[in-house]
Amino acid sequence: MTSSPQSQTGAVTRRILHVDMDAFFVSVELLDHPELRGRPVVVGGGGNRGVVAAASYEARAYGVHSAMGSGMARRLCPHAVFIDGRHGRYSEVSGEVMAIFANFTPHVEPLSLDEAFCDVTRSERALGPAVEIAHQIRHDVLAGVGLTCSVGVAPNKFLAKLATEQAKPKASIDGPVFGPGVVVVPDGDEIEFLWPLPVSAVWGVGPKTLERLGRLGVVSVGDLAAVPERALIASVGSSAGRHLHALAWARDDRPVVAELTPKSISHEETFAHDRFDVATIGAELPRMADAVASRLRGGGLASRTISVKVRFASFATITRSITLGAPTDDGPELLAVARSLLDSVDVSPGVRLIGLAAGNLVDGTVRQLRLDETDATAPAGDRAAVNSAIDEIRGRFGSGSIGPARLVEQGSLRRFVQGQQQWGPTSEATTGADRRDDGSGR
DNA sequence: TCTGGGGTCCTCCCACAT
DNA sequence: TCTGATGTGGGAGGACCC
Repeated sequence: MTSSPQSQTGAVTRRILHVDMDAFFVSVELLDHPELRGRPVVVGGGGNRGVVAAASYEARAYGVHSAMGSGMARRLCPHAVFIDGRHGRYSEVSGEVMAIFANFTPHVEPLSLDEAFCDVTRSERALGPAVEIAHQIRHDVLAGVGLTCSVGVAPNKFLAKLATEQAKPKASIDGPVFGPGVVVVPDGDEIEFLWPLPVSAVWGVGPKTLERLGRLGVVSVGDLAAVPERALIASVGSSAGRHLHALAWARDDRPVVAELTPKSISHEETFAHDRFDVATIGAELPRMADAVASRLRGGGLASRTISVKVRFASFATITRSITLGAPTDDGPELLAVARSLLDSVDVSPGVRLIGLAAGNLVDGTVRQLRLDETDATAPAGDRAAVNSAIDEIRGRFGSGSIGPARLVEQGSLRRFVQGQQQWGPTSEATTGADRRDDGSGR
């Protein structure tokens, strides 16, 4: 029998829960539209270039899955109900769910809106074994929010996440087949649990890595464990090689970190139709710069490195970035930098996506004065005051209540409104050259 | 199939300073 | 003064995740 990797080290065996909401976006929609229960429902997939954000188990039975192109999804399941995503609503429900997790442990690390790791190692004494905590979390989420979730319980994050996969419902043509809801990887059984799984189940193994590992004859996690670490490093690089080797032996000592500060903030959009000149492509930048700047200030952050991303019609993608002397959280400054970066790109082949990212983030509440503003008694700049006023107005009246004048002229200001987040392009209607209805022409 | 949006992390290359 | 080794930061792209 294989002994627990943790027990081998003599360290306290951790109890990590991975909680994943079942078909979260769709479940929230069904919560608000119970008349759709039992029908194939797809969130996202609107517009001619959209993709599916989530599919109900009834839709999944037809082969529809997240990240699938909208055209394909409609062909596979033409009678499905397609719903535009409401990011604001999902965030709201996510907050309620995370608050429930926090009743069981302060160590909650959200991975996304619909899943989180919870370290309950120190909660067991007061609340009982981890498996009981897992069942109680499922009960409380259902009772409090009306949604179901699945939970994996294991000594580390990696195994807990894999366990959750086995706990989840599966799709069938007759509707969802409910899983066990909670799956535990018992202490000492990690290897038996892990090695039969396909190597694609390992975190960090995507299509490219899978292909490389395939050349080494690796099919299962057990095969991966049998490959010497040096050979893995030669195949996939030093960091990934070491990482994969450790995971294959069920070793994962990454802690559950409750407070994660963002490393970058970005905004990108795909055009409904390719654009061929800098003017029409750059027309989106004021709105994007304002959105990114607003989020920076909302998080008390400022950025030193500004990047523009351009995806061409061929799907080839380039980025152009520049690191500033002083960090900024100012929309007009972001815009000016983004414009100059975009100007350096030949867009004549046709552009389908434009993105703006702010990286190299620092504390935005402490501002480094520039040499041209050394009067310490003066206000910290007119623009800072304007930004502060903008943020205050948005806080009181909503994110669509104020914005650059040119966006009002374009009619695109309303896209700031929370809850209007789309997956993929809505339509050309969303910009100056576009249609001006609400995009709900379903 | 015709491929979103928002992220993180890694690798490679290059320029520059020591 | 020149050259090579080394470290570091920036820029770009790739892979992956949800």
